[in-house]
Amino acid sequence: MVELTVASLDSVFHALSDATRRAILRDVSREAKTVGQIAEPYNMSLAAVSKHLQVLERADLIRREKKGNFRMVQLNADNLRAAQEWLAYYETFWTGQLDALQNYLETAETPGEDVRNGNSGTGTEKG
Amino acid sequence: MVELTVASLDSVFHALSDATRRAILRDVSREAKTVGQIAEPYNMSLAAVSKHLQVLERADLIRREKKGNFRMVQLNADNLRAAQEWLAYYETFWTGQLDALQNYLETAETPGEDVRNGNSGTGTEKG
DNA sequence: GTTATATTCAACCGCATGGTTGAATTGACG
DNA sequence: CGTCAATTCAACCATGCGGTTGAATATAAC
Repeated sequence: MVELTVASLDSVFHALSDATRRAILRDVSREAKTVGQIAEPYNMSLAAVSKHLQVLERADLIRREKKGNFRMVQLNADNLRAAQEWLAYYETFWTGQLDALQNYLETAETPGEDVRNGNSGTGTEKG
Repeated sequence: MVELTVASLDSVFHALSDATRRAILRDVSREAKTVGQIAEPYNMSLAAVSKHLQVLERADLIRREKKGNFRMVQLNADNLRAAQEWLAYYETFWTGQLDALQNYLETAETPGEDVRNGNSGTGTEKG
């Protein structure tokens, strides 16, 4: 278990909600790259790409390491794992198509976040 | 393979980026519910919950069915599956921690979207 | 037919997003 | 040191988000 807080799941899924950022993740998963190398395929400003990287970094999906004049960007897949684990709960619904209530009873131990009654958004952010 | 377009992956991940919406998905996965039943645990207006449902519906993660005076909301997990498949690509990076380049060579057949050079956002939306 | 209930619509608000451009920072190098 | 290159910062803009409230719609119930 990766133990991701509500707020960081927010940031991870938000980071993934943009096609450019998903493509960047694919990119840096193949090999670590500089910001310039990452930006090259897209026709947007370097500053825009830099902002995308900030979003990815906020979600802790990439790490940036200063390497001389460059910044090497590399993937950090741990939070992706957390996202996938969140999604894994729903596997039963697309595989077996079991009755939802019965399925609930079977998997009732699944932790699952609780954001009811105003707890939303103010969850303790991961350190 | 679920064959989700770039734009709909956007909408799916966006829908998941809010804790309230994730909780709603969990909720309706256990059993189909009315909008009122869904809204009850949260201290926000019914209209706000209705908007959340619209976001989920835009991502095709729920289906709404008129049932008399109510609308029954039920889960549609197919697009969640697509999201999970997108994430599955990264499993190798959190399990083996292989060298990224080597991993790339091994998995080079993975389709992967391409949003470079202005193709972003204008992808053919799923019908 | 009128009224009550469930849900959505419309307008609005404050704030975040994704993009731009131009200036600032930081480090390599002649 | 001066300059160039890589990257970020700051200000700005248009748009979208998540929430509100109040009106509108649709169906049920009396």
